[in-house]
Amino acid sequence: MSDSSPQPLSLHQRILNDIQQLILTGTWQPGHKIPVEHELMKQYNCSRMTVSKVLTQLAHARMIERRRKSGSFVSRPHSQSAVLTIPDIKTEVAALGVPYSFEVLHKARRKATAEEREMLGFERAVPVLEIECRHLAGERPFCFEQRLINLDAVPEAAKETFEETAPGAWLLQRVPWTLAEHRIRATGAEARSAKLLGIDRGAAVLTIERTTRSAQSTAITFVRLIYPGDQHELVATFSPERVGRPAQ
Amino acid sequence: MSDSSPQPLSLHQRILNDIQQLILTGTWQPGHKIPVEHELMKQYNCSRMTVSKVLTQLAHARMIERRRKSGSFVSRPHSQSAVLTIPDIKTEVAALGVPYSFEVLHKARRKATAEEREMLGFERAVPVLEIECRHLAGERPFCFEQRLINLDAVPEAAKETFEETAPGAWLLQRVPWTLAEHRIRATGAEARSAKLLGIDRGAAVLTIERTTRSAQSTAITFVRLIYPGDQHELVATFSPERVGRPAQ
DNA sequence: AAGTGGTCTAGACCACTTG
DNA sequence: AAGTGGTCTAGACCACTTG
Repeated sequence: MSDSSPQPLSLHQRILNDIQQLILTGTWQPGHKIPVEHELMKQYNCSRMTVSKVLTQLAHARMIERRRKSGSFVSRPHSQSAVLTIPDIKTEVAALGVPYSFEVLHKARRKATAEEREMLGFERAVPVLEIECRHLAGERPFCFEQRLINLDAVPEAAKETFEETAPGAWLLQRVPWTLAEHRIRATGAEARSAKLLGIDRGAAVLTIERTTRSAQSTAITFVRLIYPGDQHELVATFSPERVGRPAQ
Repeated sequence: MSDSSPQPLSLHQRILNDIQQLILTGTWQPGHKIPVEHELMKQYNCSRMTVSKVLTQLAHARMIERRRKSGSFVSRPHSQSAVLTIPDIKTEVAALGVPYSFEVLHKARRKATAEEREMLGFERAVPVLEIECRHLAGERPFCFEQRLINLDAVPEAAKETFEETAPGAWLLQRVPWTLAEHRIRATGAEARSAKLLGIDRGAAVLTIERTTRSAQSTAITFVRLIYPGDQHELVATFSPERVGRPAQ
């Protein structure tokens, strides 16, 4: 529970910590009425803005529910949810303490198929760049990447060799601040994936598919990342304690 | 981009939306200097508290970085990350529009093994309740659940039959506000899972393991959820647009 | 009618950091 | 020394909701 940072906590941080502690330890059960703002003002000898800031943050984090005229109440915890961060591949490999490398296996320019048009929401058969890559952790195949890039959205990609920078990282530099939808599932490796990952055909692989869109909701890229199932693990931590902590 | 809610946006919401829009569309690229607070005050004819609130929120969401004396700047986007919500099983099945049911296959009280003690951080061989359940979507096996409950932390579990409520939901009612760590991977189904899920041995299954701890960091429960790989999909959306929206 | 939260103002003092 | 952000105050007006 102690904080390694030397600086004293601000007043609203202290109030936030106090209330969170009471909720997380179960001292204040779901449904418990939080003292009204005026009581908290007296208790902490502070202004209303300060307690309001705290309660607003807790409400955003869904730990409390606020109702006019009635007051604020500890929420019923929403079901077992997780906040999962999927890091980029280079970061994942680096975390293993193994040298990272990648190779481009295939690169071709073509028109989007009908299926792709539907999946990515293209109005017409836009030109796309199809790329296949293999990412390696040391000598070992780490991930097989199949990617489609919308060349209408990112025409520079057509001339890029992707020798220096893998397509994912390259795109992130050029088209920042996209929205993404992920789909994660387990499948049996088909022939090509199995061969490239050095595993048996039909062996379990973890498949992550991501469609990335710009703020205007144009599909920028679709990528399928295929990981050998027994070597890869997504880890997610759900901790309500993070609420309102400054992002660093 | 339009909002279906009829009420007009508050001033700070409008400012937040404006700045986010500029960042998400790439009009303000990473590194771009945000107008200083006094400029924004003039621009929106508002007080410093109001603009400060907006910039603080954006900084918490890591869309901007604030530096004293220098100003605030659009962040370099962090790598392709996702916010993933894993719903509870009943909710998942309900979303399919199929009747949900579950059955308890096995229930036994015993002492934690050395391996379990290490995994869950028990100091000694605490008494645990071992439970196996099968969750069904209609007639079809949906998920096989293997669970361990720490009876030192939740002694009432020993007497519970889990006929009405599945163990996960039952625990959530009794021990709210836990912290959880998830591990997600693809594996080949071993004999028992395969049989219970009605799939071939070795077929790909999606395995989610979760260790749940109380605020005092005592392990409450460990659960392994095994889903037929081809029938289950985790979906995660990462959208910076959600920043600061009231939680509803 | 009254309690409670939602939002905003105008100002203050300070800390940090660059030059 | 000066610019910028970090935090806080005291007060205001209003909206919503319960009784």
